[in-house]
Amino acid sequence: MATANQPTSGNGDFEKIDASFQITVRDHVHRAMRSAIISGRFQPGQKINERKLAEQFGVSTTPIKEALRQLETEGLVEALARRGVVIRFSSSWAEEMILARAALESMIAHLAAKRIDENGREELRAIANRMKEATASGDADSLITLNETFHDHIHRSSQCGYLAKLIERQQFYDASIRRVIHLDPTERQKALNEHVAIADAIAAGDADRAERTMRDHVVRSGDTYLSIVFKKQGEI
Amino acid sequence: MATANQPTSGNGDFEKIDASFQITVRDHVHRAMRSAIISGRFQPGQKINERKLAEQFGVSTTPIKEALRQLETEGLVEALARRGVVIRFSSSWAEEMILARAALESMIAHLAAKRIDENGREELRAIANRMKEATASGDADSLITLNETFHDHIHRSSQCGYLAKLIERQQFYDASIRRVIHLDPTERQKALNEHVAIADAIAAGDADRAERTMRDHVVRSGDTYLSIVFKKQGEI
DNA sequence: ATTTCAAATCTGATATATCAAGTTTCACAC
DNA sequence: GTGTGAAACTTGATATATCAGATTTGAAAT
Repeated sequence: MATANQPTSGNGDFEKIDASFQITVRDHVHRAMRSAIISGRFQPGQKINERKLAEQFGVSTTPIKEALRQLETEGLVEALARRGVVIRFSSSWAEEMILARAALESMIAHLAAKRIDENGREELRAIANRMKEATASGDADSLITLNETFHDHIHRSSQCGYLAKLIERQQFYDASIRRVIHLDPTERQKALNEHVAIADAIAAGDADRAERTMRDHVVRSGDTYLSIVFKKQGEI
Repeated sequence: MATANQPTSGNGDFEKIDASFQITVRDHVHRAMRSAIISGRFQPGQKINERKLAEQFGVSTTPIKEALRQLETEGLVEALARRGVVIRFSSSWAEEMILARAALESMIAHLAAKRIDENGREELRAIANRMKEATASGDADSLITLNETFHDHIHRSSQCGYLAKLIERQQFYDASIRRVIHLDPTERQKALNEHVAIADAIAAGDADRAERTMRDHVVRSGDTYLSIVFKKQGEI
């Protein structure tokens, strides 16, 4: 093992530097393309030309191909053998991504309610309290951060690494739109009520209620997002 | 558009040849690796060497890299920037894949119950009846096929393309083990009862019951599978 | 024996070249 | 005008080459 992070004279409790800090070209391309697709900058069915894309990014086709494989596995593009890739994203796809997230987040909330320990409960309540304050003061930026913290904490409490990863791939919120939503006091209050209900259920160890409240929250907030981005309501 | 599939003298209702018939090297590698990982032929944490793998498959590293990107997005391996990929699969990962499938299949069953039409209902009942016969006669091969037909039909009835794709990636059944399970009369009967309950709920348009029965079915049959492969019970 | 550190080596990341399947173009026949 | 088909072109699939970060090695210093 590497010794650089555990010098003989140190106490050794440093965390290893996360290799994911180093951004590769393929990851940059992947993120850029994902963001572009999800925010509707490509038409459904539109063909993607590897060489042109490589030229636009100013790189070779190798990292492009890799990024496209990732997008393909995510379900955002479809690869036709020897005919290239086409965009597969529309409002209906987005609706289904929300449903997928609802299904997975509610499953993870269920498990979190069963597995959370006392420290986790305290931390969860603390996060909820900070959310109350930020909601009252209308601090949209804090709310966006706290929202991530909240869900991350639940993911960790569930002890589900795979499910948490899977959920990440159902995420397609755009920061700017998120801020727009959080700037609306009514929306802000709705989200807070839901978050508090979820936190209560998990802290109380009520797995079924945690599941239900989480699902409702994800679907409702997802629909709000959709109605802004696609000017239409999703439905379950 | 291509005219080859729509000759002027024909009626035009031929389906286009699916481009996925043409197997590429990267897909072959992807499937082979996925199968190998899922059936435990790699140790968790084991490092994968691209060049060696390419040599084993007798191909260049390009399709290998692409296949690894797909596995990475599926969550079966982890890529550390500039340090290569390591296997991320263990019994706990398998348990979570079952939970993911349960969450997604139950969501899709919920929607199928709401969206299925009369033709779909009839077809669903017909499949269930064929399952009854195959169960009675102990025809394991037919049951394996019918099982796929059953779930596929529900996927189609839900009209959810994205969710159906996502579910595919949570599948890790091995045909041989599947047969072992279906050869046990008790298991066979349990599965039949569950399938019938699911079909009834969907045909009756009872979305909540469809969701519940589907979830129970996926979790229970998944646990049966796990107990055989990993010699241990999963839990929810 | 242990530490240090630079050279050698390994290996993933990226670039470039080649190959072959798919598409388009257009002259030609009917 | 319509259909045919071969050549030209396009482009994804694969192979190979190059680059650079990470790891290993081993000799020198302590």
